[in-house]
Amino acid sequence: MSSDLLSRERQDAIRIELRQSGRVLAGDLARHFKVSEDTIRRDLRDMAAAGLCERVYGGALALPSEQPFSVRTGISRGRKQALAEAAVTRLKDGMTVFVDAGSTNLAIVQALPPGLSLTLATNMPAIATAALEHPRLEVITIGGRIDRHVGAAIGRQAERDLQMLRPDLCILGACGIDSAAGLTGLVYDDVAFKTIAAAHAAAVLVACTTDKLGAVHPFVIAALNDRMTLTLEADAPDAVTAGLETTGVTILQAQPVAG
Amino acid sequence: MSSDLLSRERQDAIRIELRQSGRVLAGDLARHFKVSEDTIRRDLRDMAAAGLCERVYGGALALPSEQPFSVRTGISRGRKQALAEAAVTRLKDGMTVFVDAGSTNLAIVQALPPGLSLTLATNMPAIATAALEHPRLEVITIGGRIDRHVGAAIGRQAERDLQMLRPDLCILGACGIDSAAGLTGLVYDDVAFKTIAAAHAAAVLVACTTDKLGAVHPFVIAALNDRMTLTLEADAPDAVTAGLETTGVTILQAQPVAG
DNA sequence: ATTGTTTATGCACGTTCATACCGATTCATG
DNA sequence: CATGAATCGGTATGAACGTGCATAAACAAT
Repeated sequence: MSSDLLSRERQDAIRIELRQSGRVLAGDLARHFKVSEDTIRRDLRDMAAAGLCERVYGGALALPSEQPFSVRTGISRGRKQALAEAAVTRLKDGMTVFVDAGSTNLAIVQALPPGLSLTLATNMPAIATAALEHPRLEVITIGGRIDRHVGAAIGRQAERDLQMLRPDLCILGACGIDSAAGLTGLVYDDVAFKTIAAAHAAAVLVACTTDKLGAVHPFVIAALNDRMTLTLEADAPDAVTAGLETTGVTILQAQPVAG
Repeated sequence: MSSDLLSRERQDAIRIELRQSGRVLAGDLARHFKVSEDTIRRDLRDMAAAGLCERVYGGALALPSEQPFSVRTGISRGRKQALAEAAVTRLKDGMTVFVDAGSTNLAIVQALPPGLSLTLATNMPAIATAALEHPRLEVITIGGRIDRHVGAAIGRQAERDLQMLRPDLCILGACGIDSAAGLTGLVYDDVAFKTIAAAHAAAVLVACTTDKLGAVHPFVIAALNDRMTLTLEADAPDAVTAGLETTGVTILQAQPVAG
């Protein structure tokens, strides 16, 4: 890298590095960009103030929401559990299902009734591991380089593997949902992968916590349509669900959860 | 000498370990992260103050609300841990390593020092999941149909993916070891996969609990040779290790484990 | 072209932080 | 209650930090 980068360019580069490895060290960056550590510290301070990273002693970390360890089970487990139980009603014996990455989808797999027989394909190792604890699932993994933010394989190899599947149902993971913008995502490669997954499946199911309702992210995965089922929490506002229903999607609302 | 993890990252790693096994010991953590016990105690004190764990004499416990996950591999963990720590000495920064299925190999991945940077490929989802909890591993999965006995992908698709790898080291999983018969396995498809994996790698490492020494299974994976390192437990009989050494393999013996 | 203003950067200074070590104290256990 | 391990508090040290200031470049207005 040449030393004459604009400060904005340098900060963008730091953001990319943060996305990729989840952490940066002030000393490393100073050496890499051939500027003083003071400058890097100022960059990191500004970025933290703008909410783009978390400043820590020695460098900075990616925000928890974008961090490598995207399996944040336990945070809102009760809610996800209720959502999962509702989503499970859509699954029938003998189906072939593709399960996309996401902690909600992990909860869904963990909530599968022991009697159900499915062929389950996934690109997320944590989901595959959970599926193997179920007695009657045939498990297929989609391989490739694992993206640490997503916790799943989403590269070219993964897309190629995905071409071989024509699942009866695709269970899509965390993204923004908006009646106008449709399903949207934050990470370009991840969105590209999800798009293919959704297009190949006969039907699509999205289990979605309330905080994602109305969110619009930079990249479009798919428009809402009548091949799609949304599973929402019990506390989803009626106004929003009504708006969503105009697009033709089926809405499946979870039971309220105590606590 | 401190590990090059930021203190915040270390605390995050401790939280993950807490979620998984429900408890952590100060001494273990100090050894694992290569910092003094004082530092670990400070971490635990801070985390307890922040309400992230419960501090107890000797270590810390997960909060009751976050406790329940599947119970760990319990009994033989001490032995496998020792074996893993010995095997880890063979890994150097920047290597590309293929890790075969097996609970011993899972332990090896969990024992990787946080400072080590590797590219790690595996066909076992549980190993991929464990690898993602390490901050500096580039993880690649080999996809395909998962064999429930093995817990990993071993079919045609997996073999095809494997062709694309020429790792510096292949860490082979559970099998029989005999100085005359070499490495042997029980499941035909699994053996076929292991054979390819071993043949593609510049070197092979097998971490092997004492009960597998002298065992001969129906299918041959590979003969013992000078490209191969065996990691044995401290209690491996001298007679057996001497016999193995005549084949040219390098023997690496683990430290005895207390208890 | 000149002047003043903003911005980015580096340097010097004192401060804070993370850590290891040491001694005193507390704890679990026989 | 005796003993060794775990813990706490204090201290020392070096690295990382923030601030203030000076310099230099970019920019705007004259």
